[in-house]
Amino acid sequence: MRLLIVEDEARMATALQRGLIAEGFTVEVALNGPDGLHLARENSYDAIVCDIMLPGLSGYRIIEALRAEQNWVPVLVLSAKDGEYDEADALDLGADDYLVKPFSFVVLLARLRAVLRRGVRPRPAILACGDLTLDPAARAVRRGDTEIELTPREFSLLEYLMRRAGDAVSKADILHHVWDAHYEGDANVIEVYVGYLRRKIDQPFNRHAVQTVRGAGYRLAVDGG
Amino acid sequence: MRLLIVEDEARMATALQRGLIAEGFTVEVALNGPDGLHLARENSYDAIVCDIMLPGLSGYRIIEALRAEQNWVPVLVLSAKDGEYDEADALDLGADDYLVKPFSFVVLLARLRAVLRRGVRPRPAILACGDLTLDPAARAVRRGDTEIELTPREFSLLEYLMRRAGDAVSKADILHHVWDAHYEGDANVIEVYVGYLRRKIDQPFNRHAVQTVRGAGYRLAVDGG
DNA sequence: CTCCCACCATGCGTCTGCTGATCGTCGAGG
DNA sequence: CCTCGACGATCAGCAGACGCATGGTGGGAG
Repeated sequence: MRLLIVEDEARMATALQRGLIAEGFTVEVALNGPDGLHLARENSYDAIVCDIMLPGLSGYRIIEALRAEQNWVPVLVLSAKDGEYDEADALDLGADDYLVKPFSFVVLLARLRAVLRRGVRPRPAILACGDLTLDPAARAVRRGDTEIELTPREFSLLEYLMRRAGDAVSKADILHHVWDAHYEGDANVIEVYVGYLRRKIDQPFNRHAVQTVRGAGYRLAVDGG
Repeated sequence: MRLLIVEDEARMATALQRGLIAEGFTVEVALNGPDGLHLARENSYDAIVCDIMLPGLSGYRIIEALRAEQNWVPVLVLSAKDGEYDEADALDLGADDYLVKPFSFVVLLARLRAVLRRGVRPRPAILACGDLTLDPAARAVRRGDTEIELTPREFSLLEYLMRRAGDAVSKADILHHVWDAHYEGDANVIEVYVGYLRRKIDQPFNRHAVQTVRGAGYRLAVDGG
């Protein structure tokens, strides 16, 4: 589990880092607000432990900025203030939990675990055409209940066709999206891969799920064949 | 928003009830543990505010019982104790937040709102995939009833995979979350550690719990293999 | 010192992606 | 209806990528 600590007091930051590493976390530290926001933006942390009083950019602003960008990484706020309204503010801003300094490390750990447990993973929709389904997150394809193994290329071809199910998709489009934008090779690869796909996803005695549109490209049947 | 307050001190219970009703909540009160558990089982609340020291049945037991029944209603725990381990215990048991008496009503409100905003989601304190379980707090892994010893690295790899069970996880992701963010070494370490894990957590005659998704990474079987 | 853990390097077997050639099929025009 | 050309399908084969096992190295804890 990868954490970011944003804390300007170097001693506190180091102590936290050591303790959390000892607990098996992967830990990075930012010593001021702007660095913290930058790191949080550039990387994907499982949670952020963030001081409120920071040089350059307060913890509040960091949370605000992240939430404005639809970044819902769990944030656990630390503060030396003891005014109760600060806490209310932090939670209403979208912090996930709040600790007042001085706090005990054990409590920090427990709260961190609680926050991690909640997780943040908006699951992308599962694509479906008839009984043919594709789950991009799990990288899994099924016909009904039986799992179908696809190679990476086959998978991304099918994903592209399923996202445009019912539309005729030109080979040029396919080449651009499934292969590289400036792919220089033979367009015959597409035919080859459509062939592979059909062998794996078609059911016997049914028409092809991937239909040929002569002269135009291919189209995935909305009902999945 | 419908709340349940479980609190044996009548004055405190009444004060809370009044305050929360004034804030627009629908509030019910139980004055002891068994009543509280009963009400929580029979009704569907948006959140429960629960004292720890209760006649008949402690707050811990109530949470434990609810969680065991897969009831993930958010629970906010109140306690007069100030021992830090109590708090850690409560959170690890599956409470969603914790306040030490005496607390301010404003803070209670803010935390309640935070808890409500998160909504109800399954968030067991112990990760489980089939009969494979991992307890982050205890750092313990079991297959059924038999404990499995893992080294720290193995443990955090398995933890990360279990938190994303069912999803294909790329090696880059794994490297970033389980190893250091700017780890410069060979991705081969992952393969090595997946190998170690498999040797320890797989049961004979079953398929791998950690499945290889060629070209994409690894995926932990939701049923634990 | 010894043990254990994290990591590295190597080698091997398998799978993927792609090519080039051949074979099949569709459909327009005679 | 038949012919022919263009388009699409299929196949074998190969180079390289990928995943995995294994043994070895180094460093830290006991």
